Amino acid sequence: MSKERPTLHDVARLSGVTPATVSRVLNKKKKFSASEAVRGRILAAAESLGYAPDLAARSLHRQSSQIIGVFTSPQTHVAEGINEMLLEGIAEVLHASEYDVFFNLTMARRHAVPFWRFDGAILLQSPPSEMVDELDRRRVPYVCVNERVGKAVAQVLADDRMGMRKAVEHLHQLGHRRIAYANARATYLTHYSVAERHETLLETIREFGMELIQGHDVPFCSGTDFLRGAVKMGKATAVITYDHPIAVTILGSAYAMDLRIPRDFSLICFNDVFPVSLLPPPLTAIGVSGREMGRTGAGLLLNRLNSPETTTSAGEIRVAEELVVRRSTAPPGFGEQ
Amino acid sequence: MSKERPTLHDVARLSGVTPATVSRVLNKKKKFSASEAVRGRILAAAESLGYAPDLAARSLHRQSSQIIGVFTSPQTHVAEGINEMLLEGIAEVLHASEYDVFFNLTMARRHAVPFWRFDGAILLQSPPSEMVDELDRRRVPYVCVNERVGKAVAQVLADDRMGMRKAVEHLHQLGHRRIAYANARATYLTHYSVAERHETLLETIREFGMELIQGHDVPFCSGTDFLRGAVKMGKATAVITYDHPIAVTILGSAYAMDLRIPRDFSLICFNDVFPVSLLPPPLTAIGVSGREMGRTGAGLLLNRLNSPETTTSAGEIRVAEELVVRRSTAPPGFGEQ
DNA sequence: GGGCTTTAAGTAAACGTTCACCTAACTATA
DNA sequence: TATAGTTAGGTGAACGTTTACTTAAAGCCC
Repeated sequence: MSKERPTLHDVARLSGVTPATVSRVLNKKKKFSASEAVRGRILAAAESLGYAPDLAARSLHRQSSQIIGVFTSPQTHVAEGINEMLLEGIAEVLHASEYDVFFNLTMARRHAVPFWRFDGAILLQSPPSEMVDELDRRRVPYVCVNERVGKAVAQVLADDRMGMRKAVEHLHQLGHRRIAYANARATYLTHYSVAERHETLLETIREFGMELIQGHDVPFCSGTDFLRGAVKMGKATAVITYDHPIAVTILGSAYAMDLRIPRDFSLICFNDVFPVSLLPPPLTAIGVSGREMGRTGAGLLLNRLNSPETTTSAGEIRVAEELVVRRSTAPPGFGEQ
Repeated sequence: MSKERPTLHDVARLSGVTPATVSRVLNKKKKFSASEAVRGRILAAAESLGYAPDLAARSLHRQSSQIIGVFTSPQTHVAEGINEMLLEGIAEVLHASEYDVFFNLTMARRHAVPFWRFDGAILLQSPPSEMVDELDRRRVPYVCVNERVGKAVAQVLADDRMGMRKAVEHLHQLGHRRIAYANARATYLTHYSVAERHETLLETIREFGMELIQGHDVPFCSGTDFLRGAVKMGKATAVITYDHPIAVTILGSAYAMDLRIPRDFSLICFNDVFPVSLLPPPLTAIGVSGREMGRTGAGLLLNRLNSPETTTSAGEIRVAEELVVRRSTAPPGFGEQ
């Protein structure tokens, strides 16, 4: 009973064959046939020794680690937005193809870019730029999911134009004409969704002949200040927020200021994630299937890995955003006595 | 300009020395001295080729992967509770010691336990039991953080007894005498915190001579039902919830039933995480530093890795839970006209 | 200038797995 | 029964890095 990990050699010795044979039997090689007796001995020996292949040795020989790296910003919390669902979709597809998924927690690492040899990578929101450069330099194929950086094999993005259009359309149908927008916080401004949502907002408002209250183009800061300017003074009857944390903040401020939703204003937020469906009132939200985005991205990466000679980019894939109507939106003045 | 990754041999050829010398220079071996000229040539060659070591080869030779696996339940969302903060603390400490952290997304994988050779592991909430068995079988040292399973080198747990005591004490000081408890949902019942919180609740209530409303011992299900039984019929003046999603649900139900917090009842929840501080009203909560729990666990694992001969368990470490008072708790009847 | 230490770098084996290539014994066919 | 084909499994090199051991030259002391 040694303390060392058993190797192929140990299994081979115990079953009276060579390591090569053991390897072939254990890997179920198609081109290889072994007698039932030998196969049985090998399997029994492997089982009794508790043999498991050394993946470092396997990677070295195969020149491929079967690991996909997933990178995101040191500041981005997994919990925020749809990152978690993205991860689930990604893992689901990659695991099915025998890849391991290495979700990289690089935060504290200063200069040393972790240089594990990934067969490929998936970039989520705001990956460190040194990481992107490194992937380019090593020619590791990668796709971006919910992000747009570097020379990705493909990018999978949420269709924010569709989402914003649905939000404005919904408010217009309810009869709203004066709308306020709580833009992203200052720390988010580089993400593609910030510009796309804002641009589409401006377009759609114009198209429907609605009015946009001042303050839509500055980063969100304080819920109280926002509501004072937008609802109390600006007379907005509806508010769209860039994301769900902002919506929660505004909801809290609204109660503190004795504003009721949807009586005093309707509220729509982007991101249909915890806790928007549980809040008082449950919020109408623009959501996207993070799982599908993740699956799509992972699938595109697999395609490239399976045919490395390809050099064309699969380009930009958009995943539809849906409007989920809940109780935070209603016609202006709804429920007033 | 070949497409292949450069190896030590390439760097050696370009700088006119042997691979061994390159390895020693690049790894800054203390015992080894190279002339400035050679050192310079090697560094320049490595830089110009974009050399990076093959970690599979390195792992193979060193018999150590410098990878720590982190495992949790396929069902547990990273976003839930303090898992994310745990990860941050874990990564912070392990990265500082040159370990990579492999957060394992094992969900979809049916039978095949991913058998990467980890130097060690950290188990978060409800890791798959096959994984725990496998770690035991391979004698990979691991610690549990916010969980208690297997034969861990150590366990780092939140001091839930302290937390519950603080919650009840706080309510008692405010003058509450009739308290209701929204227990965990049915899917959580195996976690150590469920029993500890409930037991301590019973103890403390008795100790302070308070009354506990019926329903504290069944899994939480519906916010409306709970409030009807506990507050409307049971006349509880304060509610403690097992976790923050339950608190959010109850908050939503309360508004729907026209109950106001803290006027009609006070509310305390466990887990001081998003969005409890932003809700209307911000919730009084029992929190624990996930970061510290993570750091502690990672530190204990490192100790073991650095002195593998140790066989004693570091046992159970408890991290203090703190009460954060916000506006959801007040004396009974507070603000009534 | 002979013996000693230090410096600077080369040599070769080892880590565990896989696979192209080989061999020896059987089997089937003409 | 000679030939070809198949079956069962062995041989040895290779993947890229590290390191114990060795070597050759230079420096030092008397």
